[in-house]
Amino acid sequence: MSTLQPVRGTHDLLPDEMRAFRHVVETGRTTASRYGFDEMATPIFEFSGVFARTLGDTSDIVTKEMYTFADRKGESITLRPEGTAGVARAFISNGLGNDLPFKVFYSGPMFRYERPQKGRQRQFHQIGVELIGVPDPQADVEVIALGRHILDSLGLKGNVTLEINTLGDTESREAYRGALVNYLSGHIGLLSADSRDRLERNPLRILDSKDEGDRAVIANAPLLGEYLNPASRTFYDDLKNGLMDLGLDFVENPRLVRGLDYYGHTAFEFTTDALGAQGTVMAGGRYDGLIKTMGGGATPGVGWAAGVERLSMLLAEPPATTRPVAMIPAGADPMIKREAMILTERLRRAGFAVDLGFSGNMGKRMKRANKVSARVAVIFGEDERLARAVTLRDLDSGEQATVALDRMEDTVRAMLAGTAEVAIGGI
RNA sequence: GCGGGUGUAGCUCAGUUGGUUAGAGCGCCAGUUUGUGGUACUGGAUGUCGUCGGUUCGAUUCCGAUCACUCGCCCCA
Repeated sequence: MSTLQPVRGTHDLLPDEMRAFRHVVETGRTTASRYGFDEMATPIFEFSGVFARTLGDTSDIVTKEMYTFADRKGESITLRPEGTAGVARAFISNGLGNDLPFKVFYSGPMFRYERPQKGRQRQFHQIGVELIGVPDPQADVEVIALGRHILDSLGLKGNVTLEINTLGDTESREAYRGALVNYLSGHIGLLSADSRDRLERNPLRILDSKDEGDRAVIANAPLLGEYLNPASRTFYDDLKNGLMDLGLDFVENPRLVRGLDYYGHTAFEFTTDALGAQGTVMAGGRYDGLIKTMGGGATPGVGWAAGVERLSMLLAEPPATTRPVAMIPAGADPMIKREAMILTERLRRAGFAVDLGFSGNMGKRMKRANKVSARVAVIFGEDERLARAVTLRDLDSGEQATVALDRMEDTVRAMLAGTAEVAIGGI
């Protein structure tokens, strides 16, 4: 183990891992575009206020997890801990409120100063979508359907369950918060230290506690559902009906809450039991108050974010590498080496991925061709050079034939398509 | 931030009840095969035994600290 370590909670994405990672992001991007979401990107750092104000003063993200520093001018800068605040800021900065709905997909690194665990790094990556400007729960349904579609396309191993809940509108939530605090205060002696602390900061979070004593108290706590006003109830019913219309299975989880203050109404998570404690793979909700809080016009929004590392770990099988064509120069004549390079470039210009080993005799080069899982070998030695031809070998079947140089590209193409008659009569 | 576990070759791991040359499998390199790969056989290279310090005649082994990873909590994607 080297002493040259990367910073805690960061790690390198080596090619194998990167391939899985990119597959997740590309699946997200192409699926999102089918739902009318265009890609955008915001800076990976913002003025600290963008996050501090919008995420809520009490969230852990703000209080202890942000990578915040002063730049050379003394401005407080923060590496983004999540994507929604930046998109909302961009929405306001660029005056996009006149062309609604605004539907975007994004991907990129996020940063949180947390204790690393599997599926939880300090620099991690998310894909996410935001649908801004639609107050109707149809928007929530579309966003959730897109999420499920991506997860399905990824063919994840293990079950990924959709859990939903409603946080109600502000009025309902405030009424409930009062009732909940009132109830919990009556049992404060039974609550864990963590939860006693949360009673002040974020009482809804106590519903989510894993502490056994807490759970006993929570079992008899009032439910948010009992405090929903008619508008909030209708919203939630419309959401559930919309999901059912599309055949999207879900489980209602009345204890599902959000860590970030700007959420209201819909909250949802896609979870798996295959990742231990880090089982949430995609999560989101509705944030009708966010943009106004940030200084824009009152504009509703709904969206989700998903952890790319977590999704890559769930991929049933890693995406295949492209099988290249292997160029095999054979023989000592320097002209062979030079012409092989020219032929390699010709094939690449014709659209093929070509592997050209830089050294070794023919046997060694063939081994290499096998190692890079080449499908076709293009053998070019003294005989071929004099005959102005190449020998094309199908590395799966072992059949090979020699064809004139001007037929090289077409024949390779036919072989890769599986339509080649390899007995392509001599030269 | 709190509590537990782990750290030996590129990878997965064995081992040393404190003693001089630290092992296996896989992978890698070479050869059997100077124009033909995958299989097989033969040979080879690679370790500051995570780091720093302490105890000791002697530490990879014991102790402490530290760093990283890991499991749970917190929180969250």
